[in-house]
Amino acid sequence: MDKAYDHNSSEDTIYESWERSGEMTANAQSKKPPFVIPLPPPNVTGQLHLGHAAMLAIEDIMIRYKRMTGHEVLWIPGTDHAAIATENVVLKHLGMQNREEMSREEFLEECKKFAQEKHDRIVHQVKKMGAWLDWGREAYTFDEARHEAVNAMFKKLYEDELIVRGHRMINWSVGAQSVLSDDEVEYREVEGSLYHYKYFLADNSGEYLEVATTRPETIFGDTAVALHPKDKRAKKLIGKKVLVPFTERKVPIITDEHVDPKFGTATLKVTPAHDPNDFEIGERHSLPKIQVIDFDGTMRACEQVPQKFHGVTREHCRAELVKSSKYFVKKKSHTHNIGFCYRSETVVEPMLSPQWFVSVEKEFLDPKTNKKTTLKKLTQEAVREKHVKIIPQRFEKTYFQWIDNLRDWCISRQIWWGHRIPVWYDKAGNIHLPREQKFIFARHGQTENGAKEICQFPDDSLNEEGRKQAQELADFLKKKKNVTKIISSPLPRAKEMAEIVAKKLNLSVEILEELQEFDAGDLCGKPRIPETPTTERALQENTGESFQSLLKRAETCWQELQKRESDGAILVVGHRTIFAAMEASKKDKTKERFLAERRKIHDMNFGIWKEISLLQTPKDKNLRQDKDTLDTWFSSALWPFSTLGWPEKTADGEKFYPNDVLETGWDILFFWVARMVMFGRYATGEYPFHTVYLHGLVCDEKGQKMSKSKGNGIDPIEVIDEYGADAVRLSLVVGTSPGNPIPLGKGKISGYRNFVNKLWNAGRFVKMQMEASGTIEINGKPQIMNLDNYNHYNASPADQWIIAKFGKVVEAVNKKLQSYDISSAGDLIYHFIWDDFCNWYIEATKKFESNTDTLISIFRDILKLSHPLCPFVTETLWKELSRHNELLIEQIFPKREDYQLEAEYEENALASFEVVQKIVTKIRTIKSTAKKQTSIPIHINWGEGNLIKKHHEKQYEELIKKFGEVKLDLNLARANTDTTMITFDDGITVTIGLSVIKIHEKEKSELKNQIQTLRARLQNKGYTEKAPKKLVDQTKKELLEAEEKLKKLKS
RNA sequence: GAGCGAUUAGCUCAGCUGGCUAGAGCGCCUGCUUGACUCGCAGGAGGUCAGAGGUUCAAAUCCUCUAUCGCUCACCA
Repeated sequence: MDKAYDHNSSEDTIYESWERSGEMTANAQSKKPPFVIPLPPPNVTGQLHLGHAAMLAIEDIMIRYKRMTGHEVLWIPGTDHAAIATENVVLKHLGMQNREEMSREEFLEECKKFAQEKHDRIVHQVKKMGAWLDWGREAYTFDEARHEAVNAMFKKLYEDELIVRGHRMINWSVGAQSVLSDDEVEYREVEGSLYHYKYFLADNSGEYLEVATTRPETIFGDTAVALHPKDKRAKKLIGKKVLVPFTERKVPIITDEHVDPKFGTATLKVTPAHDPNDFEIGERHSLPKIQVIDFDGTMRACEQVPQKFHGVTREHCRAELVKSSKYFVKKKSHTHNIGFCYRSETVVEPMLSPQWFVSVEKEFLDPKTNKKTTLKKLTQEAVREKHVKIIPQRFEKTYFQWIDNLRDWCISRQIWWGHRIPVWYDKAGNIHLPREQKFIFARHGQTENGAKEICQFPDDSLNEEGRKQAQELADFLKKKKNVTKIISSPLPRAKEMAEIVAKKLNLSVEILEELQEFDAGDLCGKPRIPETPTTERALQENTGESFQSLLKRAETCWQELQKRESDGAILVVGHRTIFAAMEASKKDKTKERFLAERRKIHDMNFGIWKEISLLQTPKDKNLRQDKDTLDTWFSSALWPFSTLGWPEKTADGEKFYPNDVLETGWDILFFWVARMVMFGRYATGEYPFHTVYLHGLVCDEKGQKMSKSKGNGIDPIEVIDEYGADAVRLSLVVGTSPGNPIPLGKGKISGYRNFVNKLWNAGRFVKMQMEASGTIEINGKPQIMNLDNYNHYNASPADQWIIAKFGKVVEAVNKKLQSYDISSAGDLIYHFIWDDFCNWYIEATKKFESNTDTLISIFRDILKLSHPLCPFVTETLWKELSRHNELLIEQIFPKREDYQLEAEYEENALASFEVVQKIVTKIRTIKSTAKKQTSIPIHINWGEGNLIKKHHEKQYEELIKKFGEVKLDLNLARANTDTTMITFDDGITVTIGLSVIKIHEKEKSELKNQIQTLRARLQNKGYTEKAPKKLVDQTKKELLEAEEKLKKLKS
């Protein structure tokens, strides 16, 4: 073992060993209680930042802890296609101004390529952090499987009339060339100007109203000028008309409550097409709405806009309008808030446009309660009725504030990179939704070779049992399902089955070549090996069809199936491996995914595999699909269940939904968390998780936000390389609290790097002791900690103490982790390992011949206890100290019961050793103050009846002697001319053969102060009468002791 | 404008439903150290708990106000 822990040489190897073990895969059939966290999918736009690192650390700790305490854990990894963000980055990347410079298909191809690269990098970074994720279930918000979920959700909402198309005021991002939801607009304070204009009365009187605006370019869209109803001018002016500056169009003067008489000129120009408030006024007064700014940010070529401005940018137009003219009065500086697009950082223009909205206040019948409700209500009830708990709790208020003000959610986007809205229009503009087609997938029946566990040849046919199975299937389908079409693989065993069913149902069989089974080549006819499916071997040894060919075939097969339609269900008769390949083709299309899917259906029986309802493109060629795509948060909102197979009923869904904890940064509470709550409850009837844990923003050590411009940013991968992933994890987790900023600097990280190294070296010491005592296996030692064993066990004072102390720590750590207080758990572990275990216990074992069993056992459990927080170093040590292949995470987390000694015994063990620590520390202080390094004589008077006297004071004296580096010698101690006498609790007195005036004086004054305080407290009648008796007694006792000590000091 | 949070050692922060002499990490000072660890060991200095008032026998902790800082939401042209 190296003298210092080298994280670089171990971390990657350790992670690979976790992956290879297969233990990261969750088992949906497990009887253990589930614990599920959906990983907030990072955007595929970039790379991991420290916020992600904090998220990974926190969630990984939860997962590992739950796993070690007997849960079937599932932590699903994934990435988000991040519609607008990605599209922006790709545009920039390609040096394009506008996506229209490319065809839709080409552009999407570019996005795909970009996303793939970023994805691979993100996955690598996630692994670097040590995250215990189930990679076999990795998902992507934009893969085929999630697309099916998105379409199903859209359809469900549409059919419940919760999705509507409306011509409303929306936020238009000129930069992103798309509409945004209200939440995607960021308001920023901007130093702008207020421009005043003359609106002349249309009666040629030369009189005018002075109107102030921050956006002169919208003047052309004015359709009224409004005054407050109580405005003195109103009586005279109402019913009259004014001329819109520059174009002299006549518009009415109206009154409306919205006008603030105290603001500006108290006269408001009304532009219903370009301002949400004006829109409302327009509605109230039935004003026309004139759009004068185009979606590209230029002035629109319409009759209300003077010709010379057609196609001119709005900035340019404004510059022209503020030049001195007949209408322009003045400019005043004015700070106000302007909306910016949260992704493209450009100004958001309020516009009128037809878009798709989710109606949050529209009533629908909730099947779960059979009552009418709204999406808004369901979302509110989640927290109000405590179905969902938010940590820290104060965010519940923020949550309500958001929902209470929630308006309909605009979900359509004009960008290309995203789920296309599953709506088609005919020539008359009627709306058509995707068609629903039921499919029943079934596996062929048994063959002779199959029964003998021999890999089947392509032309194997059914045996008698197989034909029986086919009959059974046929009977079942005839009775229970409305099958109207049958498609089969061309291989005899499937075709035969299909034909038997077809005969019964009076149908014909369509052969689909692509459905045929994977050909294992030379392995056909060879016996199956239970551990390695033949398919895996065939791919490995390259004996038959290649993976590329299989995948390609599966993709074509799936596409073909999607084209089939029938009134009833379509029966698809095929094989295990092609089915698995089809599943893989709907997800990330990797070989790993395929193998994982293949393993999942390894035990599949003959007959029905699954039934699905597929949403298909309408057949009518004249229909046109909506050009828009869905808000990226629409697909994210489905994450907790779309990752588990929804809308299909799957084993994963049964076992792992609802999820348990949703952990993320508070900045996406509204964007994501609230919407998952809303959609989860709506789609599944269950809230998607019971706990929301929100971490804070990672900032630098000074509490400043990390940013590129400040140059205080830290790249997680860089610091992982420098200090190790464990150190980075610890520094992101310990000393933080949920919802508050997470301060991080290299100083902090290096502090935890030091801790990791301390742990490593403790392990090194333990290994030496193991070697010396001939122990080869850290996990081989019997449990010595239960009371029965303990009584037979010759435990030294230090052994007793560390066992008792560890029991307390184990209890506290479990308690903290159960309440997700990771920081406190980390703190407890840190101090136990460093202060108690290393600085006292190991030191004690070095000074005495100790029982190595205690050392080894405690250390073994220290590794388990700290594994969730620092998995790499603990796993490395675990491997170093053992000879088996079990992983640390497979061990059971230390429990209080393992260290439960008799209470009195335990308290004595703790208290006695603490007396030793106190005495030793005092002696050390005295020696240090006196600058005395050599051994000094002391004498200990144990007094009567105290704890240590009851035990074996000789052993304790030995401890003090060695720790304090003193001689135990009464005569020598007394022989010194001056001695220092110190009194400890329980009447223990230590005489030190050394005079230290300073110490003496300090001791005295401290005691005097204490006595004064205590006396004052006891003289207070209110205290002695009202405070709990226990406290008063304690105060009295303390006073007596202090007085006693002082007396002895003086003598 | 409304809401939320913060203010404790030089720095970054713990301190739960009030009750031991207010703690930790880093930094600082003084020593030490040839086998677990200089990514170390031992010891030390350093705090009127932002300010004012109140409740209480008792307040860093609960309440009110003030000040400063941070965040969120809403916005008037």
